Amino acid sequence: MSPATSRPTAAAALAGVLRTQVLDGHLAPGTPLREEALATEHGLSRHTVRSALQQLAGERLAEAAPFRGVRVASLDDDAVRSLQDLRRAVESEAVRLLVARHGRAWPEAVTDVLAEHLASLERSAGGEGDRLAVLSDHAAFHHALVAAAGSARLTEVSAGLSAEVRLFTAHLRLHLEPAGLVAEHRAYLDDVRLRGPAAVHEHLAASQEALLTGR
Amino acid sequence: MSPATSRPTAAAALAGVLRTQVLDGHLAPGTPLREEALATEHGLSRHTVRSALQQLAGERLAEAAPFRGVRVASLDDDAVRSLQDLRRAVESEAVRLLVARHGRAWPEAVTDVLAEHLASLERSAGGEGDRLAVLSDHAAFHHALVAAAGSARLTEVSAGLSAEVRLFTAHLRLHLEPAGLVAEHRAYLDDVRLRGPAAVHEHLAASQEALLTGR
DNA sequence: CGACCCGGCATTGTGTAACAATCTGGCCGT
DNA sequence: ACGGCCAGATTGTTACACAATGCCGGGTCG
Repeated sequence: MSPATSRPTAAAALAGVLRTQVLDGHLAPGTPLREEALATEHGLSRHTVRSALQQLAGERLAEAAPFRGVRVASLDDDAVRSLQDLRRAVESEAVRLLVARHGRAWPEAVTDVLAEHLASLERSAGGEGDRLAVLSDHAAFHHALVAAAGSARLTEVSAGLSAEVRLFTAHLRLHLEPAGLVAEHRAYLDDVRLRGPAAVHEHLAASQEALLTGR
Repeated sequence: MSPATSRPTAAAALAGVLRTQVLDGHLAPGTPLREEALATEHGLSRHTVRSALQQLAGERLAEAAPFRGVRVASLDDDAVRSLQDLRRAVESEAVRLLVARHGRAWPEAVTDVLAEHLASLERSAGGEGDRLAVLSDHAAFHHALVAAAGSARLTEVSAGLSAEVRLFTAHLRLHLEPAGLVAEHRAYLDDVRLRGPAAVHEHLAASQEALLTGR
């Protein structure tokens, strides 16, 4: 999903740039995405803009209401809890599959990718305060963990959930502490291999606490 | 989602009728949904038809490929396995929540709805061979089980999954035995209260077997 | 003073017509 | 038989127009 532009169709390309804008926190939750404005701004017709917005809404990065337009998605407390329910379902099932398949000794191919994600997260956390990179790496780590289970549908849902988390965390009032985040996830990766789904439950419970209090 | 028509917008209404057509098996998987044809058939413009098709594709009841149009969704063996992974994730987490909250004695409000779904399933199975009603009731039962957990996102994903299962089962070569289906799900409801997620695993494993061999 | 109604403006939903971009299937020559 | 190529079919996109709905403010009435 990296190249936000240069997609086969103009609508998909626009969806790409809007997606990165949203995920980078350049648009606050609740911000209306006006068709006319986007059309003139990007030199497209309203129809293509509408198509792109419908895509975004489908990914839950925006909310569409009939005759009231599309806005950047925003989550209230209940939505966050419910989101965490789904994250728990997906991630714990992925981990369960991994443990069922490999026991505690996961293949190097798997642990290497995950370790690389952690390293990248640590670099971002260590560098000058690039909060966005930290959040992106954090989301990518969780997504990679699920992807390691090798189930296309689990992976796809996880991609969407990671994006939602990234969007939400980008607008937290109390920012997550990068150093703490790195430490937690290093421990998490070890823990999850040893204890499986139970570790997922604990991690996401702590995560939920942080998300709800820091908003 | 019952009233397929009479939605605020024409696009949503068309999406509704297409959805019921697809779910009732009136359109074989792989069938192309041509914009022009649908436009003239329903007296709409191509734009609104496109919007409706994009909705359907978002629900995974259809597949869209750039410049190649939208077709009724079809699942190969890998897609079925992957779909079952996700069903397992969602349904077992829902059951885990239910058991964590209520133990083995679920509230009457919950057991009543589920029992009513089973009763409806049994009626459909007992009646003259209305295969579609059986499949619809079957999907509705699983959806209701997840919905009982009270998590909006789990419920929503489950709705989509149930629809996909309904679509897939509608086109099975070897049809599911209605009587067996009823018995299995009666036992399942009891089992899931006693043993929780483990019962979900077993049920969906058996289900997967049936789906893969019966296609 | 507040609640309500009403009207105008902004915005979205839909239609028509046309053209460009891409895919598809069949014909052709080698 | 094989690949290339052309013509038709289909989708992607645009421009313009109008209808339908939501939003916001002023005015009126209690």
